[in-house]
Amino acid sequence: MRTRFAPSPTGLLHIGGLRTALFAWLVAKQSGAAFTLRIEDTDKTREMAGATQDFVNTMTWAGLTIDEGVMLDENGAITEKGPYGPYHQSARLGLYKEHIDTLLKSGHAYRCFCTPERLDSMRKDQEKMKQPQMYDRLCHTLQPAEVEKRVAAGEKHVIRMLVPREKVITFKDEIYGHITFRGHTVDDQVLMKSDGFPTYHLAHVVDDHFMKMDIVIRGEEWISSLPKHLILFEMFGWTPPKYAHMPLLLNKDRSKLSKRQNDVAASHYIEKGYLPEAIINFLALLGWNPGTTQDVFTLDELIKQFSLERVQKSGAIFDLEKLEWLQGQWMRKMELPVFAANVLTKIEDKFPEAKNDSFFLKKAKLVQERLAFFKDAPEHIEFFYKAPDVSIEFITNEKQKVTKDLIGPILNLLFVELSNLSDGNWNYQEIKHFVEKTYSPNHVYAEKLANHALEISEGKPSVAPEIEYPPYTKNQILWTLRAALTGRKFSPGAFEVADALGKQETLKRLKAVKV
RNA sequence: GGCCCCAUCGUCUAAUGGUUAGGACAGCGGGUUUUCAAUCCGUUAACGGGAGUUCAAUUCUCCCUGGGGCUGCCA
Repeated sequence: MRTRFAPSPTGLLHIGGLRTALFAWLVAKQSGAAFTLRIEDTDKTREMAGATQDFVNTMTWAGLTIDEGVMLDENGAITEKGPYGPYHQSARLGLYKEHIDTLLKSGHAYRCFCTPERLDSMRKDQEKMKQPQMYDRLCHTLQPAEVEKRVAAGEKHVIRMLVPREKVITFKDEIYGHITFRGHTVDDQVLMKSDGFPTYHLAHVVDDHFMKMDIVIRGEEWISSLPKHLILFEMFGWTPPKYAHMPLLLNKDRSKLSKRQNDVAASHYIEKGYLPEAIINFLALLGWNPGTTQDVFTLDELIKQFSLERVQKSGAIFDLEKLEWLQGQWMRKMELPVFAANVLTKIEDKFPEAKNDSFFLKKAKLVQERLAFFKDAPEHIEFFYKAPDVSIEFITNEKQKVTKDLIGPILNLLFVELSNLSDGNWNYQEIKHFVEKTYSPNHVYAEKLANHALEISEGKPSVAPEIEYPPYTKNQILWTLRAALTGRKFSPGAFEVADALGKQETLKRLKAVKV
């Protein structure tokens, strides 16, 4: 199914536009067809510089590869390629002119000289009289000779389509199903503006015909213009494509998603640090579901499972809560080396030593399950590279029952125990084992008991060990250790940190606490 | 005003002419745990209203209500 995404370069790529692009891209990829990007730059007054670049950049970021039309060249500059170009509508003016002439000749369109002022007052009158607001066809009554005269005189005018009023238009939308419109409720739409540019309606029909699109996927706001498009296809004698109108993305109050109430630029979310995987996953689930309980999807899985039949008819409120969760899922799903490389780019300026740190992967791993955005990496990683300034007040903790007077002795005890652990054995398990000796009555007692049992089995006379209770609890020891090593209220666990820090640095930090 | 569309937990949604109306996020409670996070378990919460069809309607039909889109020489 050949399809396309055809935004107008009037602003940054809208998040809803990205969703439409995603769904269209999925449909194209499912059938192995080319996905086209076409730029609808027919309104010169609203054009924004850089918009097209933003479209292409954002789609590339999201993984929506463009096969045809407007895309990036090897140097990252805008270019276009494909058999049905040009792909900027502003470069297709001749084609539109040619086809509007066809309609003029066949009587399916007529010139209209009405001024904006007249149209405005006409509409106001209609409103007052509670009439439908439609063009009254004043100019359709003009004699051919007069029309010719006024055109020859260079009088400004537009060209309107002559909608067959008696016609009943029924069509099947791929998402909404059958919809019927009556011709008399369809306005004589302007097809060609007085500046010689086509309106969306003409350009859409001509382009999607000549670009051989099998299906048009666009927002639901277009559904009421569809009769016009279908009539145009018929006037030209062309077979229309299939249509799939996407339910809208909504503000909290259920109105159409707007700038006023939300950040609608896709690039905003890129800047915030969302992963393309999370955004794609989130957008896919807004209006579509797989029919299973799966909720985390890669782009490849979406290609396999997506179908327009499972797209919702009602609009979906753009609520970021689930995006936050998906972001976390995708951050943690990332391969450790890839994750670490991303973290490194955020911290290498501040901590150049991280680049040559053989324990960097270990540190990154500790951060992975608690990092939501890479831009927050520095604060999560900082204490590894910058020895904290830890005071006794900081370590003191009521809940863990760590009182001021205990801290000095505990630190000394830890220092002594850990000093006994050799460099070669400095790893999580051994550290844990050594630290446990300082607080675990069970552990110490169990060892003695084992000894005792061994001696008995060997027939040696032996005295049963007495139960000993070390003076500190596990909480007191571990809180103190972790606080001393990190200088932070929250951090990865004490053993993990000691492991990632290495023996030398760990002992140094234990000594450095200002007791 | 006219035309068109839509309607299940707070949100995204599933399913069905007969179900304890399911899942996910959020919320709440708990487990795990040295803190935080992560994770696990449990739990609160929905068929907008009224007729009709039917033995039976959340499901089908109609009406109402509510919401939305369009109604530009914008797209």
